Amino acid sequence: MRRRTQGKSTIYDVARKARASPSTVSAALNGTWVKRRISRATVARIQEIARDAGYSVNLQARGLRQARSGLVGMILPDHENRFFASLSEAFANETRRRGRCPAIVPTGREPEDQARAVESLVSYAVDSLMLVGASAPDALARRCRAAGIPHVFVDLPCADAPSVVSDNALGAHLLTDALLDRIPALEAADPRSHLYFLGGDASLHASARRIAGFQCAARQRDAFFGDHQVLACGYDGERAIDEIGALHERLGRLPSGLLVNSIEVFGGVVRFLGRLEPAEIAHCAIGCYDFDPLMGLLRFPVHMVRQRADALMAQAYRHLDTESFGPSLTLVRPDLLIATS
Amino acid sequence: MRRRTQGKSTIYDVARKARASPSTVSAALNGTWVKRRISRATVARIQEIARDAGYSVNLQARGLRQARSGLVGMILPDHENRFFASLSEAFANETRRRGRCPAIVPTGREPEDQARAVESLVSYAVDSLMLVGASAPDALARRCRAAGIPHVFVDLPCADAPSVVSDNALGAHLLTDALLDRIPALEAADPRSHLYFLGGDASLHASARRIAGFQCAARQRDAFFGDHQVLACGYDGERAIDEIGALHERLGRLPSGLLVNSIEVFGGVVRFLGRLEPAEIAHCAIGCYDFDPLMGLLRFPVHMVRQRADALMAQAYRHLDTESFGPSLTLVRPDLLIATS
DNA sequence: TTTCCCCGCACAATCGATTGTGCTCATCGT
DNA sequence: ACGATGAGCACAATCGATTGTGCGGGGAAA
Repeated sequence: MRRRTQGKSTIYDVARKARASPSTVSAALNGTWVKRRISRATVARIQEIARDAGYSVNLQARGLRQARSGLVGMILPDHENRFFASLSEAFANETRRRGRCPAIVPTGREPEDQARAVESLVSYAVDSLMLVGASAPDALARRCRAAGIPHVFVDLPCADAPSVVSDNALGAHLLTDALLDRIPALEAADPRSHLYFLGGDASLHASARRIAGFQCAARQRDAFFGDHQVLACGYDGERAIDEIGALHERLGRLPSGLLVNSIEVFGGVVRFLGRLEPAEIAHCAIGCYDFDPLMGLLRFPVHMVRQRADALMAQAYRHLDTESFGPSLTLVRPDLLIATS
Repeated sequence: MRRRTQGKSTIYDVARKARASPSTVSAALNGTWVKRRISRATVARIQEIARDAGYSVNLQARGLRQARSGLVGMILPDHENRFFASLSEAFANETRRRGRCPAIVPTGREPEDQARAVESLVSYAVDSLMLVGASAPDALARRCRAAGIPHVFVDLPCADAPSVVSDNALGAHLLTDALLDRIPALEAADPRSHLYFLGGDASLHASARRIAGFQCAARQRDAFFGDHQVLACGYDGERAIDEIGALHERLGRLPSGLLVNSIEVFGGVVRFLGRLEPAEIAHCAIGCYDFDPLMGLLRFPVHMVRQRADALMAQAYRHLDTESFGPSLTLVRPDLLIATS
């Protein structure tokens, strides 16, 4: 029991050694000494003694008194996803740059687990909270509001809290445009000449926006001929192989263009394409709504859309900085990466 | 100032409403009520009132009293690295499975930043601490020991603390063996027939172990002919292009085998190989000491070594569980993934 | 009926910091 | 010489929980 207390010196220990009061020590060590009119000499003496004693402030005590912790929290589903990993990274950098300590809690996809994580962070009195990829945001927002904790949703929006989200419609629009640029002839009567959207779940926010952007861009270029062009078959790579295999079967060849909705699906697509002749693949303009450096190194060119984690975080922090805590939706334009070859 | 306190109800509020004492409320809500002989009826009443009042425990207060926070901390350099991301993931899962809250702090590569992060976590009284990829471990270990915080180093070992590390020598050995299996004829006099190790920094622990494993395996198969086979040119992809370009120039073709030390370097290799004919590449057995799903989908087969983040975390937690806090080094065998095609 | 025990709970100290307030001198002005 | 001023610091309350201890009363044993 005393193992943890052993060796941990407190301001009282330092105060005794310095023949000063705890409040003076506190002020000397946390920087309020100028406001509290502690003499420079006393401060220096105390700081030296504290250093020798190996003193370090107990942040839980400070946090208890100040009703805040100095931590900035972030929950996110996982780190396997490259985009989430970038968000994590950007968050940590930005938070550290502001001299605060980032605390990241990966929660998995379950809303209950996410709720538990938020509960924990709230109970630790994090100063503010970023909620990434929260699929059931409303309850989380309520909890934060009840606790008076500034919070921002990222990647998936919340209807009644500030939210910063990739402009999925725009990204899909840009990518669709770029793919259409590479498709020579489009004929309404020939489904082989069409551009297809593969993967994703139309009932989810991000996919829905991307499909909307896809359809909008295709319509503007007279390239949307019907819903058969949208194959929202989920996010599983194996499932995608079946789906594109069936499409290939129906058409007798690859279509003129393929917009793949996520990297998992893209993995399946690549595996399927591995069975085909390079010449056939060359006739299909391929794009992926996701980024991976290795994707640019395949045997065929792939346009990519990269979400801007740093910009998302910058916008998210802007909400916290300006203390605009009302509902709002900020869209961040993703980058389109054109395959060079 | 009162914004944070607003609405936050405490055990005192609940106690008043329940006409009970704060200590009774505390016991009723934290589970110690059976030990403290609080009647089931009182507990039920208090729990209901607490729920209605939207009470949630202040973990800083609890932590202050108990001299521990319930948090398990982890510092790691970044999340861009896929392996670190997996460690993060495995850590979060394992920690959550144990009913505790993971707090992950990405620190960057600077030892000072890592020290600061450890300082923060220590000041928050994390129950235990995982230190991933700490390049200057000794000072961190001292700090943890002084604070009496159980800690384990992961991925990079510390001489005087429990450490869990991938068996880099073994991984390189296995990969070297697998590559040699794919190389038909080896002639000491013909450097074109040799197997080369590309990338990494021989002065770093991980690279050094891998190079050792490479050399050992090659020697056992009479395939090590000299230090010219080890090209530890760092981790930069561009640099790797130059290096392999020079090698290609020297040999007049690709060597018979290439063991690439990291995925960044591998990216450079792939870009260089893109300039060559597929037939030439086919004659070179290629392996990479890193894992990426897309790497298995390139135009040529690539053996991969995948470090087992879950196993590393399991071992790390085993140290914490068994309270074996003395210096030790646990090696975890990585997986060798043989390219099928 | 008396004694003893234990059930069910309340009291108050405590964790380590922050912070509003007040005390004690020394200096200065008049 | 005396009150006013302010610099420099100490005192004590406070944050919200946990926890060792003690007290009143009801039932059982004698």
